Amino acid sequence: MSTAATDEPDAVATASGDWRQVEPLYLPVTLAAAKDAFHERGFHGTSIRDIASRAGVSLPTLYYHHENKQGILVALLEAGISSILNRVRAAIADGDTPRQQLSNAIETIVLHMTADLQLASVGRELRYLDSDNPHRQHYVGMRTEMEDLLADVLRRGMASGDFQIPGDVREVLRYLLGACQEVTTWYRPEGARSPAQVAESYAATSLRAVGASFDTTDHT
Amino acid sequence: MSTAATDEPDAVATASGDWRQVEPLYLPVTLAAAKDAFHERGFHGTSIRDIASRAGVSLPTLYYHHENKQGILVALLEAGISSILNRVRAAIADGDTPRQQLSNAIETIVLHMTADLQLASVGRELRYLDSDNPHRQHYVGMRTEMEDLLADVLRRGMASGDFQIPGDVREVLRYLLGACQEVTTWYRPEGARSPAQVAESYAATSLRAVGASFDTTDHT
Amino acid sequence: MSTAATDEPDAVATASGDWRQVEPLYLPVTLAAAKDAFHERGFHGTSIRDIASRAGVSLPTLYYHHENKQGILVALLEAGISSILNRVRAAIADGDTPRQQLSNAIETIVLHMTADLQLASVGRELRYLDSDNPHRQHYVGMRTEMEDLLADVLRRGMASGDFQIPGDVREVLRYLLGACQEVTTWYRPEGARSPAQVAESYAATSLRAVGASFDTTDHT
Amino acid sequence: MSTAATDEPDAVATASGDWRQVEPLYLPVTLAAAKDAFHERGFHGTSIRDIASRAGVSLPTLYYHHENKQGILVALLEAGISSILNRVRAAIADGDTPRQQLSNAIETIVLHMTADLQLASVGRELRYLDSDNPHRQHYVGMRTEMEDLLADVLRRGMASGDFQIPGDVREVLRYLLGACQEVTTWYRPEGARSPAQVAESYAATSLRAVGASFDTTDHT
DNA sequence: TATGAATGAGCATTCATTCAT
DNA sequence: TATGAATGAATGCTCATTCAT
Repeated sequence: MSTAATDEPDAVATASGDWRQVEPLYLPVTLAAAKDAFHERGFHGTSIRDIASRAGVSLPTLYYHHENKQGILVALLEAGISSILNRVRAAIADGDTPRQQLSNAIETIVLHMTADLQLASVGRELRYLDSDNPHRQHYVGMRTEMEDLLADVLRRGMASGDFQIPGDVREVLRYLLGACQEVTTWYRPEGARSPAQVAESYAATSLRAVGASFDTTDHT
Repeated sequence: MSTAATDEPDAVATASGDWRQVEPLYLPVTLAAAKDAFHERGFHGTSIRDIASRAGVSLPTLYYHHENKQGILVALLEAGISSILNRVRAAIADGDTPRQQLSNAIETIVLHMTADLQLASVGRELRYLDSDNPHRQHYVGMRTEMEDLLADVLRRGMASGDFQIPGDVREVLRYLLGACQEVTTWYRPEGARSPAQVAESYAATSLRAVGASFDTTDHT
Repeated sequence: MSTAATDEPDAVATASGDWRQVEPLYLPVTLAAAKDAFHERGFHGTSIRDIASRAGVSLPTLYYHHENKQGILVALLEAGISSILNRVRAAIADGDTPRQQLSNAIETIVLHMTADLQLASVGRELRYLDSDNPHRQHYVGMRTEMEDLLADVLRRGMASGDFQIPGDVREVLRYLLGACQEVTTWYRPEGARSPAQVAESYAATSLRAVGASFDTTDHT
Repeated sequence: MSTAATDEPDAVATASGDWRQVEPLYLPVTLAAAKDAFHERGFHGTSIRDIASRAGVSLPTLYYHHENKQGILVALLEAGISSILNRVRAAIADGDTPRQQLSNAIETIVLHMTADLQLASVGRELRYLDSDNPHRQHYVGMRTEMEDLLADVLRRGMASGDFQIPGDVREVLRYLLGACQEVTTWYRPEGARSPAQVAESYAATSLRAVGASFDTTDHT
């Protein structure tokens, strides 16, 4: 009752392998409304009435679908994190070398951000999920899993000599993911750059950031 | 009356040249309280009563010193951006080559983030400043000035051959600044890494990200 | 949702023809409470909490039924003006000569004042309705309509020779209506004079004020 | 400390005999500010800060001159009522017959209203003077004195046969004074009619209202 | 005289949430 | 499923008033 896919069983599932998807995720109307509202006004700046009226449903109807305001946030957070986790898994599976895997992963992460800015930016509102909310662990677990997948790529790249990272690998990973996360704050779909362009540029910059040597053959 | 330095005339001024400062900025008690509250709960999640009681003052006293809640946000945003702008100016002035200048700049930005996580994270709440608030322009102007300073460093580095950036320079700059901004979401002062360590590591990663060749002499 | 007749569809309608009615208008409980409060303390002197507690409802319930404090004032103003407009229409229709029509009209106006002092006195609070409030025009339009009806009676009385008004007819009308409006400031139901007595006395004085000759047959 | 004439001993005194005065009363700056504010927003709609800022003085300065907000209201009410009482006394003394005396009295009352709409309209705010305020009695006493003067004129006019009032004399007096009081709600100095014109027209209508016979020689 | 700074109490309004139907 | 109607608690903000200087 408080999961993302109330109305449509598999509404939020991303087909695995489809990691270059650039379309927004399909979400039930209430979640789509909440996503937009949270993006524009933040969790605390959004009222439950905002959401209901955007969605065109009554307040009790909203409560029928979601336990409470936090439940809506949970549903969105889970929709976002599971989508990106699936994407990253597929992107890594689709690469043969650490270099290609990292490039693919950064690309799909940035595509995730640009494809659905609203949903991606909801990730920031995790701070407002009560720390004793049981779904929080689940979310954090998925995010950690994604980070571990990437950390593994970095470590294997170091081992193979593809990457040259003098300091703390985990801190560099934070650097890369931070850069990607911030895309939601400046990217505008109506702007000059397409999602694919940004994604490729970010992948290239990330490769340089981990010291991937330049002579190596291309990653596309 | 709505500026940051109500109680102490020069409270928020950072001594120029002091760009390796790792101490939090001094702020009047009401702003210090607001800074902590906004960091923990966000702008909309913080009530004016939260701020007043943290500051140990009454509600009307708070309003005597600040026009309204947005005015408090403005004061904090301006304190933060002017501090970082001063730091970046000094850091660039203190370097002889684009390479050293970029390294210094990233270092001071990360030190700014780690020295006062609370203040630095308030930058994110800019979204909640009414778009017709006259102070918004001022803030954005200062931020743009800082970005221009860094873009100039990047361009000069490209011209001199120090940096190798295949794509859009401005987008790479966004990448770097994004990575730095996100420091506030994961850094904890009680953790293993000191501000100086993180700052240096981020500077090094940033140099790699802009393709600064490794044989060049060090930047420390 | 912001009209006078929330609870009972036709709550505020006055049966036309019933222009000698001396009973207060029926109003939903929240409006009845507001009417009394506004009468006693004025619009600005009345708090929304006063109204809610007089009505025995919670604050949010009050807001469920009325947009805001101004909306409550609007509902009362419209209830009053439409009642008096209907009364005046009926009173004039019920008279054969200008003399009888004016007498009837003044009588019903004074009866309106004495029948529901509280409601009638709310008319004074029109000044506190925001000048850009769309309902203001509607109210003023109805009031003007009533004044036009009376001005017409006066003009016809002049033409027929029933009335002798040397100066500006409109100014004399203001004189008459001013005298009637002020009834709400001194009349007390527990006093010596009945509504009917005051109404007749005011009608007679008004006839004299417009120079209606005394030999004509009576109007009662 | 709470009377009208704090700054200037005789500031609010009207020279007796000058009952055709059409200039606003001189008032100290704080009272002039309060008068305008009360006129525009009413007593409860006006804040003490409104008054101070209109007057260009600080809040504590305002409190130095007046005990509190009610004290300001008292000062204005007394300024108004004593002015009108003096005028009415002089106007009656200046007439030889009841007819002329009533005409003069109505004229001066209307001139009082039009000469200083703001001050005259403050009379309505008497309702908001605490019923246990000692100044209230004084005010009401003066107003009663004025009404008694007029009632006496009416009675003498009845005795002499000048006036023909079938019903309650006191009620007719209320009628006349009501009409005059309401002048403040519609009169605008920038309008077509001069104060003198309105005053004469109201005097004539009042004479008719009390049944003063038409063949008698003029009252001007 | 004058005022900068302070405050307890109150303001209109909205919040997330619930319940009877 | 769906909703009209309700509410306790909180929101941002202002009130009249005071006091130390």
